[in-house]
Amino acid sequence: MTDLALLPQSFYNRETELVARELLGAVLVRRLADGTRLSGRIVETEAYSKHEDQASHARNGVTPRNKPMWGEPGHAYVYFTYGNHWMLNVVADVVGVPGAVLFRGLEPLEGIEVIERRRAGRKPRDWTNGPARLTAALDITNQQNTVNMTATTAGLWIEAGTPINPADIATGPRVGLGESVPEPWFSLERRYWIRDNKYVSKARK
DNA sequence: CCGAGGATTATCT
DNA sequence: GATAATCCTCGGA
Repeated sequence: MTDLALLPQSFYNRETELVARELLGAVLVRRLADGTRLSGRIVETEAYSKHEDQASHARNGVTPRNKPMWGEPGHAYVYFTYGNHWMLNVVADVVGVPGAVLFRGLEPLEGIEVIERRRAGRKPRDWTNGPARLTAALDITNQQNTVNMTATTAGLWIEAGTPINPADIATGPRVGLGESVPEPWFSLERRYWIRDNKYVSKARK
């Protein structure tokens, strides 16, 4: 692919919910140190938007971990949770306003053999249908935190894909939020996915 | 297929 | 010291 397909910073420099919705159908690309290209079509995202969002890491202001959320749109925000898992976000909205889009599901496109090896013993549909599963599949860790995803230099970027018909986009409440997240934040429909795609993660009940 | 429970540690209070 | 934007295994239907 050429750099013409690379999503520019102007794509991310907008309302987080809009960025999350429009990322569906785009292609997340990871270039490994040996040059191997891994990629997947983005089929599920979540938006964590502005300081008042009580489900967002940004809710209590800046900390060492969440600082990237206030930074440059189009850069990565990667964090560690549950003692095992790396979660990949891309920063959205303007500098100074915290926003991030969590990647929750990918449909593998390139580098299938490598992805299969990295997810050994699992069924194909379990390779990348979850936020920590897709980072494990694409070898994304804190090494990628804060990297510029609007350039190919760091080995992690997003390319434009085929737009999704609005009728094929579904929304619902965000997954995995703690019981302490108050309404309306707990139930806001800021999870977006491509209807009927098998690489969408399991939702909360 | 589905639900329950454990794993495991950086981060924040 | 408690929690977490989760995953995996195991048991049962």
